[in-house]
Amino acid sequence: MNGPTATKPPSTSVGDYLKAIWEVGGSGAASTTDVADRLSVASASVTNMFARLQEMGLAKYERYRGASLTERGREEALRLVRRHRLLETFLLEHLGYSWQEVHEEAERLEHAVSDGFTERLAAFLGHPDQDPHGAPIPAADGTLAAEESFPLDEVPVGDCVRISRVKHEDAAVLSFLGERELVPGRLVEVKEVRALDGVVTVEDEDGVLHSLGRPLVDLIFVRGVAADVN
Amino acid sequence: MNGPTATKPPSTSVGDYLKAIWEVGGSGAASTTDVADRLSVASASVTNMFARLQEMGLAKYERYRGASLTERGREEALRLVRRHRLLETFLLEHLGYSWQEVHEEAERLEHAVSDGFTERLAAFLGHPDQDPHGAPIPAADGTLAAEESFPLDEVPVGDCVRISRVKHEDAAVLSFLGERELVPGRLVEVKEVRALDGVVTVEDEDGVLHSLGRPLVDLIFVRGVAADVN
DNA sequence: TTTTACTATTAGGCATGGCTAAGAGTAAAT
DNA sequence: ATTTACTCTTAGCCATGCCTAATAGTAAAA
Ligand SMILES: [Mn+2]
Ligand SMILES: [Mn+2]
Ligand SMILES: [Mn+2]
Ligand SMILES: [Mn+2]
Repeated sequence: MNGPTATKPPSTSVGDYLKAIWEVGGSGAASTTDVADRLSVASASVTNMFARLQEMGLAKYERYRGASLTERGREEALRLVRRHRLLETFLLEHLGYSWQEVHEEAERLEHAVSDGFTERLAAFLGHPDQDPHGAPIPAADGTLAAEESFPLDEVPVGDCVRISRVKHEDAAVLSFLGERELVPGRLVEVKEVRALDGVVTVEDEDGVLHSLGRPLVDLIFVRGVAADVN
Repeated sequence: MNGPTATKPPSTSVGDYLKAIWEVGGSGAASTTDVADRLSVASASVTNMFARLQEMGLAKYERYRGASLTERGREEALRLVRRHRLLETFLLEHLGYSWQEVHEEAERLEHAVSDGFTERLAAFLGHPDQDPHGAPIPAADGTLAAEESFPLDEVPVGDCVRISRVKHEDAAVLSFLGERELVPGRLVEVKEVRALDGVVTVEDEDGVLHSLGRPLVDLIFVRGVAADVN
């Protein structure tokens, strides 16, 4: 089945660097410092890995300019992201994990499961297209649905929106939002966006008001809804 | 929760060596060569690891005499065996893996799952005490039920026995036995045990005869049953 | 244009876990 | 008691990834 280009899966480290470059770099290049911060490693380690990824054909690296993924690098990154998000879905929906516990476990398991496992798990889950945080799950062929959500602080006051995604990974943040049911799928009406300190106040479906500081607001993404639901 | 003796989980390599010593050594010591063969590594690598396991307090090692597990080493080994067997059960019963595919996947996953995952999976599976090959699953507290099965070739001719375990890991062997339904739980009557070449002939529940050469016979373990069922 | 403040790279180490080749130990056969 | 056939260890090497400390590059401010 594998021709002369038989490709062994990247190591845990290499995989996590690819994901970090993908997450941090957006369309352009990822800087040494940003990747170092995200992975909690020394920046010298990142410089070293950037050079190695270049040699492996997974990234393009220019000294002092950062690294960006090649097509192969992007494919590997998305394969891991697919696994990660499917695993989080499984842990939450079938093993009774809480919203804030799933990430750490998925971060390790994503490197240990095979393609076969991944696709059987996807079937077991009914081929979901979103994970528990509202993040889109890349398809098996590497396609990633474009996101049409936008940041909560860009919503005009008075508009009613549906929370579509909460950028996660911090357990304390997830606990806080989870307890208040500010989770994907929830409808909220934006009552105030205060320019001064960035605090956004929303009213949820039960009429409860929530005032959220900038660090929280930045994690919440929403989609417009046709009509006001309150 | 973790006192001053906070113990980090063993690496994949260390864990696999501990399992190998446990499997190969029985009650006594495991030899360099036996472990090397089982793990497909050079014997020099094993000598090196034996010394490291000794330093880590996981094994007792005497040069030229082999290694045996300490209490802590045995605990780590059994923790991995528990995970391995629970994972195989999950893969087979819920993800549609075949009998011969589960081992390889479990061999990797056993090192990536947490204790929390393991216990939630056990609950999800209904706390099974056997894996798909009939091997006993160690309890969460490290207890391992004594096996009361014995080798197929020790059965007196004419006796009816239940297959209780098939020592696995070779996909071709498992395919062969799986196709003939010579799997744990199956009843067979021993029709002939030929001393000359070790071939054993059994009749299964459907009256079909199977003649098995020594390499296969050695993998099959059975338990007595009260009465003849044919 | 020169400082200055970051940011990034280089240099040198360390731990883990593999390998091969060479030599030493063990134990059975002679 | 030797020889012989293995088995096991030692020595030396390599790749992967991480670290710190020192140095160099970049770009904004002065
Ligand atoms: Mn996550
Ligand atoms: Mn990861
Ligand atoms: Mn197995
Ligand atoms: Mn393993």
